[in-house]
Amino acid sequence: MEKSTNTEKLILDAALQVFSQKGFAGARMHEIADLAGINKTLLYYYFRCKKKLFEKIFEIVSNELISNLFSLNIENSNWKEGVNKFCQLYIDFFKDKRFIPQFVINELGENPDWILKHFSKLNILNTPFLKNFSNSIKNELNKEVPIDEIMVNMISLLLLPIIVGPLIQTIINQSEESYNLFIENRKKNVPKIIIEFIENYKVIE
Amino acid sequence: MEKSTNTEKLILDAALQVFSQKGFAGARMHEIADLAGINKTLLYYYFRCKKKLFEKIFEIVSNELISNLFSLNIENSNWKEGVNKFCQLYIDFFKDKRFIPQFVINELGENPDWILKHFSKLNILNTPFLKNFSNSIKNELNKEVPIDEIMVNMISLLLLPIIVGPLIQTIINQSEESYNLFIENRKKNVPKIIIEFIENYKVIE
DNA sequence: GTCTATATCGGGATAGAC
DNA sequence: GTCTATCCCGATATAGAC
Repeated sequence: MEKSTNTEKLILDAALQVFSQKGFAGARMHEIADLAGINKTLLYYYFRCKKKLFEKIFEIVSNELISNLFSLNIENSNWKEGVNKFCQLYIDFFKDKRFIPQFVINELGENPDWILKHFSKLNILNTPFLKNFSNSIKNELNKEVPIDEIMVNMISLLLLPIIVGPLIQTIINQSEESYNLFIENRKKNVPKIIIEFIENYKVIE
Repeated sequence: MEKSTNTEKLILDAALQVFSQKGFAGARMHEIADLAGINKTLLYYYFRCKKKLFEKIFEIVSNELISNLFSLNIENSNWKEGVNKFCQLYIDFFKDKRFIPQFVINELGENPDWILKHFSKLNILNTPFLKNFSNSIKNELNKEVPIDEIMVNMISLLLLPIIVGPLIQTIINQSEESYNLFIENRKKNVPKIIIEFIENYKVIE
């Protein structure tokens, strides 16, 4: 039992890494087994087939996302504080895990139905953060803002530079340090843009 | 000869579509052949192997990108006009081709070295648009703005919502029309954010 | 639960006729 | 240039011993 749980964990850690870097089609079961330091057959013993292992990984990752980010409680702080916190957490969560959004994008091409169904179930629009955030803006600024558009803008600004990190590093910067600094600075720079957007937003009558 | 050129074109069109949707590993040579309506052997006759075909596709796509977007001449218009034009062109170019950035992101995970070398060669920072854009801002506003950061912001806001289009459609909207409208509106909404960012940017002394 | 050995199959690639 | 037939390898998956 102890051993079993441990092996399972080893497999999951390795699988997350390999699937993320290579995508579903590019991942090799023997590579996962090697990285986990276990025999290839055990993958099938624990997870039956490649697809099932993959689905398990994705489930774990998306749960982590919801519980880490969209459960952010800003009830006692104002919406500006919320934007700042969300951006900080978002960057810290993804900066070393660009493979996760890559993985979503990869599979959005290959398995759209499955992945879309999964996201529907996550019910992101009804998470604590979104509800509180929206209410807080309404109360303080006395206007309706397009919360969908704001979230799309915020996540675009946060995520794309991380997803294409190596590209930015190659095109703009030379060193890894300056790229890391660039991303670190976005914890302040992105909220500035978003807050300005919200404050200046004119409601169309 | 006529026929050869035509077959080659058929293959390239099909290959672009399949590689883009499935990534390199997920793409199947027989699928490309079927989509092109030709015999599978011809793929090898024309392009020798899967990798070579893939590289050819990527070369075509990136050249198209450079000549369509980054060659945009704004010498005779001001920088605001430039932002508007760039955003419009960018969205029109990618809105039906989300597979292209997907493809870059996919392969950034699998073949980073190759793709990074390719982007270096494109030399995006020295394209007409970037040079004119930067000069135009300097002349009109009399300040140095972080052109790299501006481009990253602009492209993030333009591209991510297209890349994850189906996801946005599922989470926010119900119909395809409202999603299309959402993207169409970004031709005006993204420039607003970027222009505001540039105008309000304070140079740190 | 973990291993060795092996079945099975899909897909990239080639030979060779036309 | 285009086709049919086929090779061959690599990767998923299973059988069965321990």
